[in-house]
Amino acid sequence: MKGTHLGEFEELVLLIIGILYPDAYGLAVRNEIKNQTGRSAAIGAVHSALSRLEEKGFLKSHLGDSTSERGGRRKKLYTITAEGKKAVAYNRSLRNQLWNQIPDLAWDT
Amino acid sequence: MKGTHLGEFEELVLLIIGILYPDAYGLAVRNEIKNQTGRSAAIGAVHSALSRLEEKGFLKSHLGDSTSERGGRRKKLYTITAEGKKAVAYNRSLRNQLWNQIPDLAWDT
DNA sequence: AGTTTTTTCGTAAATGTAGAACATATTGAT
DNA sequence: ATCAATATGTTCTACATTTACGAAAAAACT
Repeated sequence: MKGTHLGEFEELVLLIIGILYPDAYGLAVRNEIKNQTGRSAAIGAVHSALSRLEEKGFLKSHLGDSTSERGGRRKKLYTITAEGKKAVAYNRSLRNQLWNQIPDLAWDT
Repeated sequence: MKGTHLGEFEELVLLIIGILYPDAYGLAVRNEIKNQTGRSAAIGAVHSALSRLEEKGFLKSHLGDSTSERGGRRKKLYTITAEGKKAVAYNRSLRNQLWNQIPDLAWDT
C-alpha cells in the first residue's frame, strides 16, 4: 500500500505539523505530540514518518537559518502541501460520514 | 506499540463493524468498505484486522445461526466492545481537537 | 577542541496486503 | 438416503509497509 494511505502515526504527525506552523521540525513535533497526547514517540519514529510524508508529497521541507545564536545542527522545517491538506481533509470527512451511520444500538453491547 | 494504538485500517474496520451492526462479518465488512470508500481490501486483510481487533479487546465475536438458507460456512459475527467504543471515541475527539488548533495560515503553502 | 542541537542510520516489531487452502452448509442427481 | 457439486466463509502462509527505538554522525556555536 505504498504511498496510497496515511498511516495512523503519519496522520498524527501531519496534524501536529499544522499546529506547529511555521516552526515544525523533528524535535518540536516530538514534544508537541507529548504535550497534546501524552504519547512518547521516539525521535527516530518521528523522523521516519516525516521522511515518508515528504516522499509521498504530503509535506515539503527547507533548512532553517544557520545564523542563529545557539549551537547545533540546522533545523529541517516542514510545511503541509496541497496534497497533504487534501489527504487530511479526506480522512476527516470520511470518518465523520462513517461515524454518523453507526446506529446507537451498535454501542450497547 | 502492541495493542496500544488503533492502526489506520483497524480503525476503518471498527467503524464499518458499527455500521453493519448486528450483521457484521468478514465478507460483509469487505463489501461495505468497498461501498463506503471504493477501497478494495483483500479478504485476508479484513480477517487479519478482525482477529487483531478481537485480541486487543476492541471486538468480540460469536457464530451465527447454522440454519441459514444458503450453503456455506457459518458466519462469525462481530460487535464492538466498550473498549472498542472508547478507542474510537478517543481518536475522534483527539483529531477534532488537533484540527481546531491548526491556524489557517498553515494551509496556505 | 568541546559542547549543543538536530538529523541520519540500522535493526526489530507491529500493522497492512494478498490470495490460496481449508471448512461447512445447501442443492441436486442417482 | 448418499454423494458429488456448488456456494459461502474463515484460516493459513508469506511478504510489504509502517512504526519504534536509540546509537551514531553531522553541523553549528563557544
